[in-house]
Amino acid sequence: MRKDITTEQKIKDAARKVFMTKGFSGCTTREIAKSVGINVALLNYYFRSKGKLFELILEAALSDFINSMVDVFKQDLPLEEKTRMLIDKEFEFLRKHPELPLFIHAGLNQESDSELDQSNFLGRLHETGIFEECEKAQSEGRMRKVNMINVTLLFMSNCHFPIMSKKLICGIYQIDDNEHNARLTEHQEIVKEMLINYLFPNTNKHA
Amino acid sequence: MRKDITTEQKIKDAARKVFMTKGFSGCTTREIAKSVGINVALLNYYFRSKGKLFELILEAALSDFINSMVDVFKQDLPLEEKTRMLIDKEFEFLRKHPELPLFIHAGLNQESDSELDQSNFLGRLHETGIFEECEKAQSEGRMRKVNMINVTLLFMSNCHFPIMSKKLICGIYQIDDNEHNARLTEHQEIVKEMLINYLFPNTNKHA
DNA sequence: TCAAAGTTTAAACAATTGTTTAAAATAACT
DNA sequence: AGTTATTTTAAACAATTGTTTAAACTTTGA
Repeated sequence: MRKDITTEQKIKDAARKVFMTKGFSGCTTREIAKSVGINVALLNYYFRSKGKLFELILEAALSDFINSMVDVFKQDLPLEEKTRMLIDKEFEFLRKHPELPLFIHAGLNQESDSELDQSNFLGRLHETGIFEECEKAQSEGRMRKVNMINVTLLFMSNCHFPIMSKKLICGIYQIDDNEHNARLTEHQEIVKEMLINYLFPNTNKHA
Repeated sequence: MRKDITTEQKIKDAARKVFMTKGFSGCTTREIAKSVGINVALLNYYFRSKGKLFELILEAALSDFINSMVDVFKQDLPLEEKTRMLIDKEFEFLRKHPELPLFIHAGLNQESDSELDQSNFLGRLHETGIFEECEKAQSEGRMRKVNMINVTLLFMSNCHFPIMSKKLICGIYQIDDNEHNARLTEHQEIVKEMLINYLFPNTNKHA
């Protein structure tokens, strides 16, 4: 092992970066190869095709996605604290990888058959016990009785959309990166308060 | 005028449909031409290039987007009623055109220079007087003091994301279209109550 | 050291891409 | 009518696409 980073991994890294910013059909295999500094044929040597490579990257992105959620759910904290932490972690994670949400949604639409269940995301979420925890809180009246899918939608909507809508928001309101960052920082607190207030209405008197 | 629908319009319609589902680089000019039933060259005869045609479609999509908001803002109703109506109209509109949000965000990322200000969306929003209306409500304590960009983010996040995340949600939770539709219908009410409660905390005692 | 296996390359492949050209078909006008 | 302008087409253009082939280079192991 002369090199610490194998060629296969270097290709993956480059492919991830290129696919993220340009999408599957928005880039070429030669573009990826060039950014690694290798021949195009090596791409098909390690991964069978452009499509296979893309699927790999997409799956990894989805995994990163769920991992950051699972990590929080496993924490030994009261449900409301988990909620706060989930939002904080999500904003922190997404501000580091702002292309991720749009890439995933666009990528899922590109694939004809969404083989999303293979990664067993539902199973990994279940393992954390978060669903039972919410169910208990709901039956005890501590948490508002809302379907878990809708809860998921509330979280994702308010964490992911602000990140992925950067170009639209900056375009409409004619603001630059600095102002947008300031809005995001403020939004993180807004979302936390709003969601906590909505999901746990009794325990919380608008801080 | 023999034909009620001109060729130019037929191309636009077809291009819109194809671009929406497959994106700019995900489709070919021949694909668009074929779906209209015309020669490829006609595409460049009416519109100068694939890129120009795409820009046209994207701009129109953005316009539709803002229009549905502007319509509501112009209504002569109390602010909270406008809020409710905005959410209802937005859900209604987006469920009819579910590909729109993802298309816009992906499209804006594709274009190097986002010439979004040319359509003067900010100006059209200002003309409705909604900003002054909010400002007044905020100074009178009827509305929570939140930057208008953050208010916009709250609305868009909770209306657009649930629509555009269909594949992801259905994939994770292993639900079909029927169940997803049921979740959306419920979500519309959730979002309405949550946003109203958050933005107008005093006047509203969780319905 | 030498041959086998693994890695990388240059070159070629057939197919497809967006666009253009020049001719044909249709419409409009006088 | 006939002439001009507009609309539409078939064909070709050069460039680029993902992928493959066969040869070169490198590593490995005995």
